Amino acid sequence: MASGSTSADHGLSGKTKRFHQLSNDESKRFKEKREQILEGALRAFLGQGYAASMDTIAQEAGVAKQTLYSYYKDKKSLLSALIDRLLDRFVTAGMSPEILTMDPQPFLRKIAQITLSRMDDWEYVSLLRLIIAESAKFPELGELYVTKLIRPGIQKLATYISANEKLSFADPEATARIIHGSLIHFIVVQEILYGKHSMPLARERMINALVDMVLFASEKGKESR
Amino acid sequence: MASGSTSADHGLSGKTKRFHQLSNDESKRFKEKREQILEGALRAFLGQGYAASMDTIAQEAGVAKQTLYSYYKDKKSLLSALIDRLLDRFVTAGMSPEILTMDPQPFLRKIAQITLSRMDDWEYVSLLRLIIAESAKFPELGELYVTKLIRPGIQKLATYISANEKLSFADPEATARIIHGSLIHFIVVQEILYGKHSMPLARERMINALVDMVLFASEKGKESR
DNA sequence: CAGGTGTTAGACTAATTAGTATGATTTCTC
DNA sequence: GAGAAATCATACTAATTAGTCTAACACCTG
Repeated sequence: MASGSTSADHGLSGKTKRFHQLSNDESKRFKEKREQILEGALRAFLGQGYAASMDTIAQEAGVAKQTLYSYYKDKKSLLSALIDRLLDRFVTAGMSPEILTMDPQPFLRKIAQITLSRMDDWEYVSLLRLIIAESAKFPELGELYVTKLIRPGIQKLATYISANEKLSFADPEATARIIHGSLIHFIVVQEILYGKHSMPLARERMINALVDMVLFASEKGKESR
Repeated sequence: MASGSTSADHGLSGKTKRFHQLSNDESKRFKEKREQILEGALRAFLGQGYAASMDTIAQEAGVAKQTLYSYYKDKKSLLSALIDRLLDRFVTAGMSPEILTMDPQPFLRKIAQITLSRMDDWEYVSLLRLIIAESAKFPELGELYVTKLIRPGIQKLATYISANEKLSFADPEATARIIHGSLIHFIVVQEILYGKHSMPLARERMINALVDMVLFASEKGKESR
């Protein structure tokens, strides 16, 4: 397979309507149009959810509606493809290897800062909302998000915690979940549920409280074996 | 105002179509029908989201569609009323006063257990999803959830933390948010995003890790003044 | 039981929308 | 520049849906 996507074919998999292409599967023109479509789908879906109409998407992409259907078999396939692509984008923007060599204090700070910085990213916030919203109708979306973003993130964090001899926790995985969950939930409440208006709280306070809590707990955990 | 709802009138507020009612505003018959409607709306909205059709809701409630519109001015008002009612239900099921007198260790355990027990409550999980899903279209829903459920919960937790001399945290409010957020996010990932399949984790491990973390951190915090 | 109110079933409107069909136009390839 | 493929604009379909209307029916009160 060409791009980063691990699995899942969206739409016209087997019997493509496009036949006369060069031996290398993806002509430049093809890739550009597909990009254009996904860009339009991004604006439409992230802005209006799955309720965005195919006409809107086509207009947003600057493309005829018919073209959408020659690239993706139906609306659902288009959504899947978009989410797949967006998740890939956020995966690669995840923990870089050099962070993993840091000491716990700066490491935790950095992780928390990076995570909360996504509050400013309209695409991330909208994607999160979209996935939660549509996971009832399309459970695959939830699964995709969990296996592509959350699980690897928790995994890396848990590995760091158990590998770093300066930290001591009885259950690194659960600890990783607490750290990660408290941050993501903060984003959900502040940005998606508009908590920033009715219960504002500075990011820095969350970061400080979390870092302190983890470090203090670890030190005490060390003492009590 | 009659029932528990704090504010917000849903639908037919000013010029009601119903005039000839007894001097006490709500006849028994009226209340029963309204209850019946909300019960149907509950099943429909929580099952299918806002996409549930008014015909479905009427059928689910065992009531003529016209009746819906004589109790609520439109679909949105019905949804608001339902969510209002559901939130009230969960508010009263919140922290009881006697818990607040417990020692930190059992207190934290209890809080965590109660919070996570909502994973088994289909209504709670569906409500959470619905609110997050529709908060883009109807920001009031998000605000309602935040101000009715989250803010008071955080408030009580933070008050306990700062009032209990056995606990020591520099920022009780942020600490309360970490505790609460990590638990709710666990519910979101496991239940709404189907993480229970692809990254299962026993509730007990979350509870233990969280309680340990908080207690250890507090002790260390006490030492370092 | 008479009069009035609430409720019902069903038809109806007006709008929206996923997906298809078609024929003209553009763009690429040779 | 000819031929072929991709893309376009547009119209069409079949289905769904919020909200309204009407006329029959049920139920309570006096």
